[in-house]
Amino acid sequence: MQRQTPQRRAILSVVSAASSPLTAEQVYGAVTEAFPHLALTTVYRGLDAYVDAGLVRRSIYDDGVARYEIAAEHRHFLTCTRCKKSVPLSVCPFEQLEEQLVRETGFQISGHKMEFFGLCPDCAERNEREG
Amino acid sequence: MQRQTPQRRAILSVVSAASSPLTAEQVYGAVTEAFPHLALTTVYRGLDAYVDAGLVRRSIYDDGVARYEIAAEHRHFLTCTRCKKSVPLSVCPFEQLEEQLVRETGFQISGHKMEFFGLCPDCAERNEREG
DNA sequence: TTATCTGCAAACCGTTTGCAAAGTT
DNA sequence: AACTTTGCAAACGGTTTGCAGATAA
Repeated sequence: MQRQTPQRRAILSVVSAASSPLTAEQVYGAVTEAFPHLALTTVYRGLDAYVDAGLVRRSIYDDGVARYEIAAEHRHFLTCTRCKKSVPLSVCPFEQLEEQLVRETGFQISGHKMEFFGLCPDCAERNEREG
Repeated sequence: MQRQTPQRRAILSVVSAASSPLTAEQVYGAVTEAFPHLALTTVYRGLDAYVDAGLVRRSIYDDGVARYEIAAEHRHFLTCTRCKKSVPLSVCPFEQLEEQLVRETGFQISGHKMEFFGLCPDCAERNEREG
């Protein structure tokens, strides 16, 4: 069973408080404000523990770096290819599609991941100005 | 401008012939049958060149490893979490959703990526047998 | 002939692992 | 007391880079 430690509590609270998925490095940056001696390794292990427990979801972005978010909130994001900011979407229109895929393919589907890429309004404007 | 070499031609033909996205390692394995002295580095650089040229699409899977596929074929996949095999889906139901997101968020959307995860029928059966 | 491509080796960087000490139950 | 977590340092593995020589245009 997983053990409660101040570090892990801090890790989880940082991830819960975030408004978008965080990298391990970002979690580390936030948690070290309260725990200056914390090791990055500990962040990885704490996050892994929460992922195993089903509390946190981990997904790999196109830059090859993992992002962590609270698993309870099932969300999709719109990511700006220029400034990397992402906007959470309010809906998940795929439960219905999943059911259809189960019927058609026989897979036991356990999850999905979807991301849209493009320029956010700010960067689109900047692109026009700067070429 | 990009230069034509026998190695690059072979890299592209391996990627085009594949029925699902390949890792750089897999491309390397296939191309070295014709070019035994080929370096893995060359495969990476050739693939990058084709990605820059827009001929090949690169995406990072949840195992952190990049997969390469011909960009022209816009496809989505259903990936087994146990044996890693993936089944291409015949449709892309998201063009409509993209239009809606453009209206709602003002993003200039340039693409998307979607993957479903689960157990394929074979692995689901194996899981039941082996526990 | 000039810029690009290749191969080798080494660097890179996010992530993982081994181990002894510290902390949790 | 038994077992998990922590911190450090070192390993790992896919990918990238520097450089000298080979090759395409």
